Amino acid sequence: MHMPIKKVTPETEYAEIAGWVHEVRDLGGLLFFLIRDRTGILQVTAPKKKVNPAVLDVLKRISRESVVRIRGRVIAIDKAPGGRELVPDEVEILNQCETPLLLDVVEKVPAELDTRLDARFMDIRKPRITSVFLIRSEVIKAIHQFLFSRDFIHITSPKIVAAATEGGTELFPIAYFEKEAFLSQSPQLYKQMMMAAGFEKVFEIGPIFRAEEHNTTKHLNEATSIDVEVSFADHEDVMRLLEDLIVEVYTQVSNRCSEALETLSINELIIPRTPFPRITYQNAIDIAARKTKENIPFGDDIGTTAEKAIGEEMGEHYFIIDWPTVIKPYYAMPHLDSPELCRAFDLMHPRMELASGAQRVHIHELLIEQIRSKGLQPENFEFYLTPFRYGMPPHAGWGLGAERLVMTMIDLTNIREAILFPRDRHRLVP
RNA sequence: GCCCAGGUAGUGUAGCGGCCUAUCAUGCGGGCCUGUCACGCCCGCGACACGGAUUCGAAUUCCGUCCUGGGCGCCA
Repeated sequence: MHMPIKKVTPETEYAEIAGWVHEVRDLGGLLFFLIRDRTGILQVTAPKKKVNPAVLDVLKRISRESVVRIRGRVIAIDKAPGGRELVPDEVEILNQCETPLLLDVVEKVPAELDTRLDARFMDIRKPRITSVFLIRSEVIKAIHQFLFSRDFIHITSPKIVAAATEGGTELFPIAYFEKEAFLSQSPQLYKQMMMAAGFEKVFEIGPIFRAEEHNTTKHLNEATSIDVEVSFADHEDVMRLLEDLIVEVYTQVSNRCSEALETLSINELIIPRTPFPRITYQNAIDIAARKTKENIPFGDDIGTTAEKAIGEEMGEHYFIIDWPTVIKPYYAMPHLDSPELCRAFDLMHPRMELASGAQRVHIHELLIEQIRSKGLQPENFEFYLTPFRYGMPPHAGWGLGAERLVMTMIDLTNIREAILFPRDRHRLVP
């Protein structure tokens, strides 16, 4: 069996490796190949006069990015990358790669994002891009471990739904036999129903679909949402959970992804410190007014320019709390003493919003009232509202954008870099 | 959806009315080269998004279409 390239050391005597031909250098009497697998790169050196002529014939036919299996002696040599190289005894071309390549995997010549996404499988072969997705995988793993260690139950909610969750965003309609259906914009209603089911602590990591025609570097039409809901908890409880989770994710990535971080030229991943600062919505719009000289009327959402100005002032992760009830969804619990404000919060990175959450309304009558006040019909949410009449505990939760978490952590400029196959206003393939 | 900037070999670019039979790099094909590591050297291959207009002449100006990047809006 072949061994991972990373495991081939100067002490290894004999190795079989399998991978892609990263580079070929023909010096006349000496032939160098760099063979790449997901763990690293190994140099294969063939002195033309010394290797078996049959092996040499095969070697001469190999094009870059072909898939090969090579067996040979490992030689410790300082002149080679990693202090070791392989002298081939047996070479097999498992699949010859066509030329020219769709883009330059070695990155001597850059490729535009659009070109890269068209040939995403090949783009991902670049060690830098592989590193992004190794880190993303570690982020997801760390979240699972963190939440399971705190006794959360993992759930899976339907992605084909009959109605909008909360209004606001546009939905993708789909044909569901003889009925109209939509792709789910959020697991919100389902995770809340699991509170009525008695699960107490649930989480889901899954796709959400938004049919907004936005065209920015931080929006996707299909994104990955990390959703959490907790019974007998309020907004403060789940904010603490969220900041602890962020710190845990950064810590695990820092501990377990040092090579990937190095590949991305991130020398030290700075782990945020808890507690994250909390500022009220009023504070936020005051900061924005001072820095941008433009007033946000109370009750308006915070636009991109204001968001950036506030982020610049804060300079680290922070929460915006005490939002006006009018701009948050109907399921956000109003403050008892000042119902124009609610127990909703947004988790912000200086660059953008990462998560939003709230203590939820668990009182049936209040929920009906709030749904009506948003201009929605309670009749359309019957399946969701019924549990509130039969023992719904108080609860709170949040939704965190996985792509935004990854992109802000490793400083990607475009959210499309943080997902394998982005879906945006114009891209549906691959 | 609005605004701005773009679309030139496989990839990334230069050229912005005649010096264009279109630059350079990388790549690809061929040749030389026994320690490369962005190997080097020689020869060759390969492109003006599409449609219309202006002009003696258009890659270059204008109009339309399609596509891309960025900013904003919407949204998370």
